[in-house]
Parts: sequence; structure tokens; C-alpha cells
Amino acid sequence: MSKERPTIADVATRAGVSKGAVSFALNGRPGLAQTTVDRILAAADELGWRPSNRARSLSVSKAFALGLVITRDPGVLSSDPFFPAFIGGVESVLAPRGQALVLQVVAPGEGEEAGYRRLAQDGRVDGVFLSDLRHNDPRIDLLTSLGLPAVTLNRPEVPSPFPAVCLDDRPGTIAVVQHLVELGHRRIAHVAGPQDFVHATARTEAFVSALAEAGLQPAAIETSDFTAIGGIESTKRLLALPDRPTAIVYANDRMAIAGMGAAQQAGLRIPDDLSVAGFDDSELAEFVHPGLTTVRADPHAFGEAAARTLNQLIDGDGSAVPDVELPPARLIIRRSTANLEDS
Amino acid sequence: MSKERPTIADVATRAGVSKGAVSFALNGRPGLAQTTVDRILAAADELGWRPSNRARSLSVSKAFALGLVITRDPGVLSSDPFFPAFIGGVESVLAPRGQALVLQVVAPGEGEEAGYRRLAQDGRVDGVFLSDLRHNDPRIDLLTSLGLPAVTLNRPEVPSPFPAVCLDDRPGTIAVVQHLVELGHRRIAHVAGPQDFVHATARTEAFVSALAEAGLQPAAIETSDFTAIGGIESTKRLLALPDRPTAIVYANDRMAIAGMGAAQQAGLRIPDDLSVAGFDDSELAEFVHPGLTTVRADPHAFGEAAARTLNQLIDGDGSAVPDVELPPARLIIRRSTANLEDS
DNA sequence: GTGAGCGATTAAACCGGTTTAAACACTCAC
DNA sequence: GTGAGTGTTTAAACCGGTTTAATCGCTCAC
Repeated sequence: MSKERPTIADVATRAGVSKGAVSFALNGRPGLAQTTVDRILAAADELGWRPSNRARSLSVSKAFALGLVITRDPGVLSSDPFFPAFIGGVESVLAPRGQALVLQVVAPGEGEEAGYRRLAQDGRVDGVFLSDLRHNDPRIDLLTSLGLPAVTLNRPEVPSPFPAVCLDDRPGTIAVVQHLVELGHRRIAHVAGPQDFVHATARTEAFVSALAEAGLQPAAIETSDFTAIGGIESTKRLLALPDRPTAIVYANDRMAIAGMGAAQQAGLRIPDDLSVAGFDDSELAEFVHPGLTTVRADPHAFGEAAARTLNQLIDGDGSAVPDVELPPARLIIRRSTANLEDS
Repeated sequence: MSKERPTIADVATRAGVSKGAVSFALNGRPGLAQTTVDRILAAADELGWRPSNRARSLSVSKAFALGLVITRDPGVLSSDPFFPAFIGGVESVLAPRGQALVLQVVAPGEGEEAGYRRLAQDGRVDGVFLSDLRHNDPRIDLLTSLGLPAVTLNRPEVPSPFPAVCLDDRPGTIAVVQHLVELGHRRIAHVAGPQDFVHATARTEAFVSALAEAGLQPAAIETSDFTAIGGIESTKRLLALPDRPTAIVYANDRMAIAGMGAAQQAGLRIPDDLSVAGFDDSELAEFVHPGLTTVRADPHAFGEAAARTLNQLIDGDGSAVPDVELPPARLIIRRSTANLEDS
């Protein structure tokens, strides 16, 4: 067998037609007799021919790939349960279509813009996912000026030229608060994520409004950074409060688990002395001691929906692509939250 | 300003030379007068021209991209501290060279081979990283037959056609065992990873031989799967042993943290009743309660070295690319290991 | 019998680079 | 003055597809 892979010309010769005819047959374009199409496809099959991505890329000016730029410190990225599952969902859409995923991990503030710019200018991708959406996110204007299609994960507050795929974090957060209120808690604090992230403020607002719904005020709100160390520091400050909260709602599991460790180290028993809830349902949440009450979304479905939407936008005829709303996150109750024994 | 990006023909016209001359100038090939080269580069600069990746890909038959296939359950992949940092290291090498990273996440046993095949046949990448190397790894033959260059992360026991980039896990494991022995432990157990992985057996063997060095036998060896749930089950079995071990060495942090939770749930105090050590130094290791004694490698450097080596192989003239040996992992002592109070 | 009309097919241009072989200009030796 | 040799430059082929415009063969109407 020859080592060289067959080209469209080989198929054409074999089927006794022109290159153009093969191209037409492959792409199912009308204007060819059915018998000819069959003959061409058979020839292609016998030769094991698959059209060259590179040649197609050049002639149709498409990359057949999508891009994901993760702007995050590698240390923080690890133990983030979102991206692996999200990427899995994306791939489940891309693979059957023969598309690829180009990934970039850049440190915050350092080369983020350059990352997108490179992806666009090198023509590496046909569109990108805009994850970790920020308020007044500069990337929206950047991508607009680069002419690179995009899909935002969650919805920016200002009208955006891009379709949004949304997984509402609020119902989950509200459920956590209601759960704690039902358990009798009245002094409930919140450790929030960085408030420049849309999903972080969404969780914070949901926390506040759910409390208000119950006629309560936040015991305190600490703005942290989603990291373990940040969670610990915030926790220490909360525990040092004159009127110590009886429950803490963290904006993610990592801060919650770390915060739980800090509380335990300070001699508090969980959940007897302090109830703790997280957000994400990361793998460890179930298995730390005590198991962490948290909120579980479906990042895999998120990835699927985002990929499908982005492809719609790319393939589209210019008509607007509708936003997608995913089913909200669910409360997962474990041992880290319990009845308030005495207030 | 025109929306169209300039092509090599535009630059040629502007500099008053032929397309070929521009190509020569760009690639620094000899045979052009210096003054001409300068003129061409100036023209390219003024036009803001950057050669099209797609066109180059087609004519030189290269993708200017590397591939990483992660064969892992997304649930297990999350909270794995290795890959984000590894990818960060890879990118730090690729970005300046204008290369991209194509990522695939596939579930174990499901489409792994297809993943590599697709990457190769679509000409998406010029080479791939072979991570989570297994014994008699079928991917080595697969890639050989696909003609796709590769670098193995760690060294297969059989001679391989690919260069290996190695981070020896043994010194770290040995250090853990020595540390425990010095603390007075004599009944030390091990929770291992799946023994088809090279790095898993390396840790197990190091565990056994380090104990032997101290004149000891393993209290028990549980083969687990690197997951939290697996770590818990193994831990329960170990704790139910007639001669319960006083220390457990886990093959990764995730199993260690989950195992620690299980032990605590069973009423054991750590480290008073049981010492626990992990492997990886994941973000949470420092912050769980008590802080986890573990072993820290440098996945970022691993990624850098792997990318550099793979590029050497791809760019190379066919001469052998030497294996790379990275500095071994270091022991990080925290609160989860302590003196044996009474034996 | 001729031309219009139509479906099927193809030749050739094109995408934007790289690379080969040939042409060119110039100097130098004999 | 001719030929060889050297250093520059270019025209054209090539990579492997897609796409446009033209051509071909055929039927049918008049």
C-alpha cells in the first residue's frame, strides 16, 4: 500500500470524472446525476479518501475549529470542576462534525487579549466561547473588532452582539438560603467571588434577595476570589465577627471546603457550630468531612449547548441566533448544614 | 481602511518584487540581497501583513499545532491538578512560536483510539502528547501506524520509538515513606492507583522498596482508581483490618483527602490515630483539616519540557531526540502526619 | 432541420502561501 | 570577445480542495 494519502484527483481519476464533480458529490450539491454521485462516492470509499482539512480550510476560509481561552491562574484552574465537563460537552458536539477545539490557558491580565487576537489573526478558529464573563467585559468589543463570532456563557447586562447561553445560578443560591432559613438560621453570611464576574454577582444578588424574601439581612458579605486561600481568609474574618454567623454560604466549593477546614481548625464543629454550603458540587464535596451541602449544575450540557449555539452562529445566514436558557442548578443537601441548635 | 487582510501578493507589489522573494525574505532564506530583504520586510510591516496559517499549512503540510488527548472521565478529570498546569507549560512554549494546542477529552475506553485517529487523519496536529502512559500502551503502536510523532510523559518499560519526558515519582514516594518511618510508623499501608498506569505502578513500587529499605513490609496495599470514592472504599477496608495501619500513603491527593474524610467519619483523629499522606499537592491539600502531607511536582515545567521535546522531534532532521529527566517531586510536610504516639 | 432550453459535466481560476528551475545581470579569466 | 561562474530575482508549478463559467449532449418545439 502506498504511504501517500489519496487526493481528490485520485478519486476523480478512479471514478472517471473531474475534480469538480467529486467535490460536488462530496458536498451533496445538486446538478450531478445520481448514478455519477454513487460512482464517485464508491470510488472515494475504495480509496479511503477523506478530504484534506487544510485544503478545505484554505479554499473556503474556515478553520473548522472553535476556540476556548481560559483566563485563569493555572493553580486556580486546577480543581475547578467546571471546565473539564464543559469541554467534554463541547467535544461531544464538535467530534461528529469533524471540528476541533483549540485551547488556550492564559494567566489573568497577562496576554488575554493577545490570546484572542492570535486565535483570530491566525485564523485558527471560526468562533470562540466567552467564559467567565465579566461586567462590561472588554472582550466583547475586542471580538467585535476582530470580527470573530462568539457565544457568551451567561448574559452580559448590556446588550451584546453575541448570543448568550445561560445557566442561571440564582435558583440554586436561593434554594441554599431557603434551606438554611428553614433549618432555623438567622445570621447567614456569604463569601462571594470577585464581583467583576457576572456569575459571581449573580450569586451574591440571589443570596441577598433570598434573605430579603425571608425578611432577613445578610450577616455579612465577604468578597473573595474563589480560591482556597481566599476562602480561608474570609472565613476567619467572619468567625471573628462579634455576632458570629451560624451559617456561611460560599460562592464555590473550593472556598467552602477550605473555609470548613479553617473553621474546624478554629475549633468549631460543623455542622453543630456552623453550617456551611458551597456551590458547584465538585468531586470532593461529597467526600470531605462532613459532606458539603452544595449546588449542582450541569456543565456538560452547558458545553453542548454553547457549542451548538456557536455553530449555529457560524453556519448561520446572518439571522439572529436565539439565546439558550439551561435548566438551573439543583440543591444537594449533605451533612455540612444542620438545624440551628441554639441561637 | 480595507477590511481584507493583505496577502503576500500585496506585499510583493508594494516592495516591487515577486511573491517568491517575499517568501524568501520572510523565512530568512539566503539568496536575497540585504537591501531587498529590508525593503520587503518594511513593506510587510507597513501593510501589517502576517502570512496566512492556512496557506502555509497547505503548502508545507504542517498544522502548526500540537494535540493533547485526555482519556479520562470528566468527573475524574475535574479536580486533577496536573493538566491545567501542564497545559499552561505547554502553551508557554507554543504561543511564541505561533502554534496552537488542540485538546480532546474522551471518556476511557470510548473513542480514545478514534480521537487520535481523527487528529492524525484530519491533519490537525503535527504531534501529540501521550499522557497517562499505560503499560504496553496500545497508543504507541497506534501512533506509529498513524505516522504521528509523539512524546510520552514518563517512560514506557519497553523500548519506544518516541522520546520520553520523565518526572520520576519515586523519590517523592520514597521520601514520604522515610518520613513516616522516622515518625515511628511501622504499619504503613498504601492506596495505589490503577496498575495499568506507569506512574501508578511507579509509586507503588517505590512505596514497597522504600519500606523494604527500612526493613519493613507493607501493612497492606489497596489498588484503587485515583477517585475520591475509590479512596474512601480502600480506606474503609484498610481501617477494618485486624492490624489496622497507623499510616496510609495514597497515590494522589484526591484519594487522600477523601480517605481522610472517611477516617474522620469513622471516629479516627488525624494525625493522632492515623497519619495520612497524599501525592500531587493539589490546591486543597494545604487547606483541608488537617493540612495534608504530600508530594509536589512541577507540572508546568513538565508541560514546557514536553512541548519543547515534541517540537524538537517534529522539526528534527530525523536524528534521535534525547529523553528529558525533570527534577523529582518534593516532600511537603503538613499536619496530617505525626509521631506515632503508641504502637 | 434548426435553435432554444436544460441537465450533466468539466476546465480553469482561485484560496495564499512555498519551492523549484530557469533567467538575468554582472564580474572575471583566458 | 567568449564562456564560465556567481549572486539575485522571478515565473511558474504546487499543495488539495472549492467554485464559477463554459461546454457538452440531449430532447423537444416549431
